[in-house]
Parts: sequence; C-alpha cells; structure tokens
Amino acid sequence: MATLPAKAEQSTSFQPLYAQVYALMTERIGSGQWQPGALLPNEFQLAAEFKVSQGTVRKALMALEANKLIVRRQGHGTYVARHTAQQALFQFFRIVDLDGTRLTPASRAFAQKSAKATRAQTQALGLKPGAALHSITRVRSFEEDAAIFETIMVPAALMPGLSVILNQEMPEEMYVIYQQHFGITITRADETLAAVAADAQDAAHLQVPEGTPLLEITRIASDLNGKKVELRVSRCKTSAYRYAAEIT
Amino acid sequence: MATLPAKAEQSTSFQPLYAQVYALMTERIGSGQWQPGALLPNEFQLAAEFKVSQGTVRKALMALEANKLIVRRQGHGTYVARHTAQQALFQFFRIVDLDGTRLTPASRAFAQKSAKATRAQTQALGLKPGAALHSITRVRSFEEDAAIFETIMVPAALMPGLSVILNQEMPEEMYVIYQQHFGITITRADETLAAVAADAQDAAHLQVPEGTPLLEITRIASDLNGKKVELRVSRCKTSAYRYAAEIT
DNA sequence: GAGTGGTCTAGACCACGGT
DNA sequence: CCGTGGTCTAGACCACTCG
Repeated sequence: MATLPAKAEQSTSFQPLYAQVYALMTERIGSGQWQPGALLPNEFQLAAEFKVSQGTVRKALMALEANKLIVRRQGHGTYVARHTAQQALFQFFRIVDLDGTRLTPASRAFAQKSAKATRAQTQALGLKPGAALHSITRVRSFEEDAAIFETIMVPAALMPGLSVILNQEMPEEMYVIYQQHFGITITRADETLAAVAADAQDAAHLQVPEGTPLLEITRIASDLNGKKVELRVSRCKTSAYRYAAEIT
Repeated sequence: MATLPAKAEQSTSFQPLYAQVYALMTERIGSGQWQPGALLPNEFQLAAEFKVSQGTVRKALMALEANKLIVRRQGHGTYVARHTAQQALFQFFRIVDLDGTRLTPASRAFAQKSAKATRAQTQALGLKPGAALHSITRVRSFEEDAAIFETIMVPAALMPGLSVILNQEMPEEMYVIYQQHFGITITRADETLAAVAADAQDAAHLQVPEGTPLLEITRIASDLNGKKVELRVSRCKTSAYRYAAEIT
C-alpha cells in the first residue's frame, strides 16, 4: 500500500472518512466480494451506500486507482483491476536492454518441488518454522538468449494444487495464476540486488563461464493486505541487459 | 507571466485549471522566484492571485507535494522543498545492509578534472558533441569499509566554479551543492544496474580481488524541468550491502 | 441521449501550531 | 486566540463512451 493505511479503530487513531471508505472497499476486493474485472457501482451509488458525499467516495477511488487496485474509465465505469500477462509484466518486470527499451521474456520451466522452508526463507516470508514451500525453477529468455535463471517459492498452504495447475499450463506471469486460481492479488514487490559470480548451475543454464558476474535479484511480493506471498531469486546476465529503477 | 495565460484553449491542448496552476508554480520555483525554503502564500491568497477557487489551488499543491517540490505543514504553511544531506540521502540513496536497514555513507573525494564528454556521455546527458564535463571521483564507506567507488559527471556549463566550491568543502550530498550554489533542484533519478567484474582500479579502492563481482549503478539525475543534470557511475561491493528497490 | 467519470466552485467545520 | 492546512459536503457543468 503506497498512499493509504487501513483500519480505523477508536478515537486514539482517527481516520478520515475517505480512508475508512478506502478500507471498506479494499476489504471487499480482498475478500472476493468484488471480483477482479467486476464493474463497481458508480460514485453516487457508492456514496449513498457508505452514507458519505460523492466527493469523499471520489477521493477514496482516486487512492485505489493510484494503488492500482481499480481502473477507472471515463464514460464507462470503475472496474476492479485484473492482472493480465502484459499488465503484470509492465508493472513488475524491470529488465531492459542497453537502450532502456522494455523487454518481454519467454519462460521455460523445468523443475517443481515441495520442501520445508529454511530458516532464512521462513524469516523472509514471515512463516512459521518448518512451513512447506512450493518452488518453481525456470529460465527466461529474450529472443532465444537464456538471460535469467530464477527460483520462485510460495507457501504451499496458500496455493493448494498449484503444481497441478502449472503442469497443465506454464504461464508467462505467475501473478495471473495467483489471482485467477487463488484470489491473491499481488500489489507490491520489494527487491534487493547484489552482484554474484555464476556458479556451475547458473553457467549451464545461462551459457556463460562459471564466475561470470550476474545480477541477483531477490524479490518478496505481497498482496493487497501486505501479506508476503512469494519469494523469488533471479540471476540475470547483464552482458546485454540491465535492471532499471527510477527514483522520484 | 504574472497571472493566468490566455484562455480559449483549443481542443488539441486542453489542460485542466489545476494543471495550469501547477505549471505556473513549478515555473516560479524553477526560476528562483520562490527560493528553496521560502514560505508560500496561503491557499486563499494563491487562489485570488491565480483567479481560481481554493480547491483548485489545493489540488495543484497536493500534486506539488507528491512530487516533493513543496512541503506542507498543517497550522504552519507551505514551503518550497529544500535539500538537506539527510533528505537527499533518504530520497536518493538506495544502498542498505543485509537486513534492509538504510545506511549512511562517509565520502572521500580524491580527484577532480574537466574533460570533453565522450559520445556516450553526450548522448546520455543530451548534450552537444564536445561539451565539457566536470567529473569528481570519490569513495564512499560504511564504518571505514570502502564500499562504493563512483564517478560523478556534470556539464561544466551548468555549474561554473564547481571545482572551487568543492575544494573548499566536500559535501556528503552533491545535490545540496547543486541547489544552494546553482539553483538546480534534482527531483528525479533514473538508474540502470549491471553486474561487472572489478578492474584493477576498483580492486585497489575497494580492497577486493580483481574480478570480484560488483554492482554497477548508472544514474542520470534530472531537475524539476526534466533537464538532465548529472551522470553518475557507482561501483558497489555487495559482500555486505544491497541495492533496494520497491515496486508498487 | 443517457450515464459515466473529470473538473471546478463555494462554503463549512476541524485539527494543528504558534501568539 | 488566530491563521494555517485537512476534511467534508453539495451542486454545477464538461468530456467521454456507447447504444
């Protein structure tokens, strides 16, 4: 959540009306009462329902839109945001070429397994010791050039049957799967980057000599309630690719 | 230039009132008519001056605050944002330790020179071929551990006398200097990251073996008009440090 | 033409910070 | 106490999309 916190309690922690409306609406989205893609009531209907003015509803809607939980289209209506492969890539994929042009990867998965989380993993995801993780390993390529070797780990309890789904279709974007099959909408990712030397496994998958410097991106992705849902470690060649970040 | 421009906007270039007010105010800040740290007139005074309602002024002020050009303090007033070392570090410095804790570097500069920009540099900064660049090379450390070796390049024409200023005081944050001495406020930085092997120079300054993987951060910093002001290349050890980014 | 979101206005009251 | 920004309301009109 970028702009608005949630939860209103007693007089000790006053929340403006629009923040309370915001919280009520995120709850409906998070609970599935409003499904991704659904059309919301218009501003006046919402205002009547929440017993506030249309301007107050508008302020909550603007915040929801800023946090990408809804999409507003003039003359059309307000919709719950839905992850599509393009949208998720545009929002979360930060690898560009040397000119800064956005790239679109092709993914090839080749391993899935379940295992107990290590201490570091439980800590990163805020899980209980010994929780089960499901992990997917894959290689992402740009025009046949294997560029990224990555492992994606999710708490098994959050996504029962994930392996069955992935055996049927291996998607370009995991976040579409999370949302469509498990009602989990990723809204935030925190990444830390380091430079590492390619080990034997990296070298084999990315076709570089062992010891080649690689960009290691560690991501923790969270849903709209701030719950940590996914741990992902990506190792990326930077011979012709870059990680792009903007600070504003 | 004092008040609102001509009305009668054509359909091709319609701008909402609040956007026009926003533009007028950024212009005053950029031109130095409102200096960093200055107290702005209150909302009603601004509304009267621009001949719009207070609500419209408010919307422009909220946008300016979101873009960090002003700071608003309830019961106090609205001020033009001023860079301080802490503020600039908090906003622009993305290196953290392994726990994700923000770090504060100590800098030691050891070289300054002026030279013609290379083709790649003129292209990155949008300069004419052969433009002069002033460059500063320094090492940044965390608790005596030399961690970052970086080169900062600025168009000499933008900052006449920079070397004299830096010989008198070597600041922790260049952006304070840019603002206080040259009226240039950095509001945006675009960074691209790669993994590289330490060369002999890196190895000597950062006390690592040649070939050690380093994080190379290339930054282009821009002022509030979007003008590219600085090119910076930082090479960072990631033995105990990380680059942190968040995606929302 | 009907319905939607987008902009603009005018006025009210509240919370905060300093006198 | 006063002046500031923060919130909330009510109503008006405009711009866009679609049937």
